[in-house]
Amino acid sequence: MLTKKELAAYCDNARENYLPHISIDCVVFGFHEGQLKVLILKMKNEGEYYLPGGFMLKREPIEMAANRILKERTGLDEIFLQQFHVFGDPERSKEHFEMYKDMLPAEENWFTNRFLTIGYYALVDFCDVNPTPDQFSAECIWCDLNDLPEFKLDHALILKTALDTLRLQLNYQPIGYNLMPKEFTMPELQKLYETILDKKLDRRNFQRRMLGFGILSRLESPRKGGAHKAPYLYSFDLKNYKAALTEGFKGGW
Amino acid sequence: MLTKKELAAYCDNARENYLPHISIDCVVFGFHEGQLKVLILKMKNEGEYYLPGGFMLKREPIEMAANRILKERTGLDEIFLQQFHVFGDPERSKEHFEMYKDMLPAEENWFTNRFLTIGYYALVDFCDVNPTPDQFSAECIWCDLNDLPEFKLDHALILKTALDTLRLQLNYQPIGYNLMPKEFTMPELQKLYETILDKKLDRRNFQRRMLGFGILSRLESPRKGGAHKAPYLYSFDLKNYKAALTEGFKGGW
DNA sequence: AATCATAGTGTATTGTTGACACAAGAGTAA
DNA sequence: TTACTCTTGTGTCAACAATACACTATGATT
Repeated sequence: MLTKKELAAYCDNARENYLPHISIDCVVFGFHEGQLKVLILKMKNEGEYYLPGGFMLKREPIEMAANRILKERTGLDEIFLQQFHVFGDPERSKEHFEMYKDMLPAEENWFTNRFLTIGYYALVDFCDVNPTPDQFSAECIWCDLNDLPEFKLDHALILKTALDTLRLQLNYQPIGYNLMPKEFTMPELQKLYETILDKKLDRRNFQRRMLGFGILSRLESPRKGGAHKAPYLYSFDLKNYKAALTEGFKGGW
Repeated sequence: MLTKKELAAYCDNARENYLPHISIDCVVFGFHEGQLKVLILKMKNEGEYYLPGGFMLKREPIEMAANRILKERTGLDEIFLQQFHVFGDPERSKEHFEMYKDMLPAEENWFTNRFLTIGYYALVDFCDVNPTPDQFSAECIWCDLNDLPEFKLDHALILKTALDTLRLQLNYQPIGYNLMPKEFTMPELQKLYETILDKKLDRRNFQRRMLGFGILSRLESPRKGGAHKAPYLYSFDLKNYKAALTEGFKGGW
């Protein structure tokens, strides 16, 4: 929680630079050690958790704002970002309203305004991310999808909607380029799919189908040093991958 | 175009009642005589065309605002509505900015603000609609998708994005309940799909697949009076239809 | 050398999709 | 009445995709 003075300064700055009534919230997915992770912020106030988010500069394109916000939290540029929904329930920031309403008069109080928030989800390579808290938060951390805290505001809904969208997208678009390291094995990629879908898949059928999409290149040398048979390494064929992204996989009419 | 006085009155009212910087634009699809139609507004200014749209009351849920706007244009309540994208290019209302900037000083001038617009598409039964122009428009008319005028602002992009979304949706959701009359024949439904997809489909395969979804009920009596073999009538099985809406059709993992 | 865990590959079965042909009903014109 | 035409209803076959499942290969461990 900010002091009154800090709050006033923040609000002055916000009113000066940001579009009112509009915010952006981001669901950043990463994949590590066979687990799907989400980047979350733990506030300085004990036990308060949010998704990373922020506001849009007055003349800034939406996607650029989302990129800027994510760069601040992750250190990454050029993130795979997908707008997926606008959340605009008039009551969605009630908690903020209660929390901040006594600290500043309503006209000056940025946080007692109504906000529509534009939801983006991002897919990133876990290892590239350098989680960085913002001014309100004590920590920015990766959180396992199976071990989520209770979120403030409607951020649980935002996360769920993002995940649903991601799962749907899996059916007609390639995925993984942004979540896997450059080189990976087929079992690793399968694990990603299984994790997103929360469902076991058949090894052989997965491989056949995946290869059928024609977006993978098998590399020369298998991975060494493992305790078992050395698996082949693959990388995405970026040309075909991008084509599949825009054209989508089959399915349908 | 409004007079300066009318504009000032409109802006005063807008500032008083609406959330600034946010608008809603709607792509209303209807189906009539084998053609997919879109509801458009023809302005009083010669040759200016827009999609129906409006603003959001300060404490109004987004979807309610979209419903309200559409009720004013169509007379319909309880429309099938789907939010599909937010358009927020800072330059998107440049034309409005040019058009209105000399009429009122910027602080009072609602239309020279930047607006993000939330795109909704709607599917409606053509015959139920009573197209009604708004205060800025001379006519509200159904326009054939193959015969679209040049739109102002980014409304051509909004329409295209809506159509792309609709086509995508066709692959994993049922559609038609909101576009067809209560009772219809299989060839009529097929025509709807063909029109949306802009592609011929095989009669027999279409029927097999459609029935396979289990969302149709065949009615007792075939349609009479036609000049040929009387086709069966179908209606949607609303229970299964709704289930399919939320769960989606198969396809995928 | 035997064992274990994991990786690579093939095949038989079943289900789905796409292409296609013929029969049936209803009006029309000789 | 009959032949014709238009449209609808239905069935089948072949190609392809998805599923289930089993064996072989490799490298580390004992």
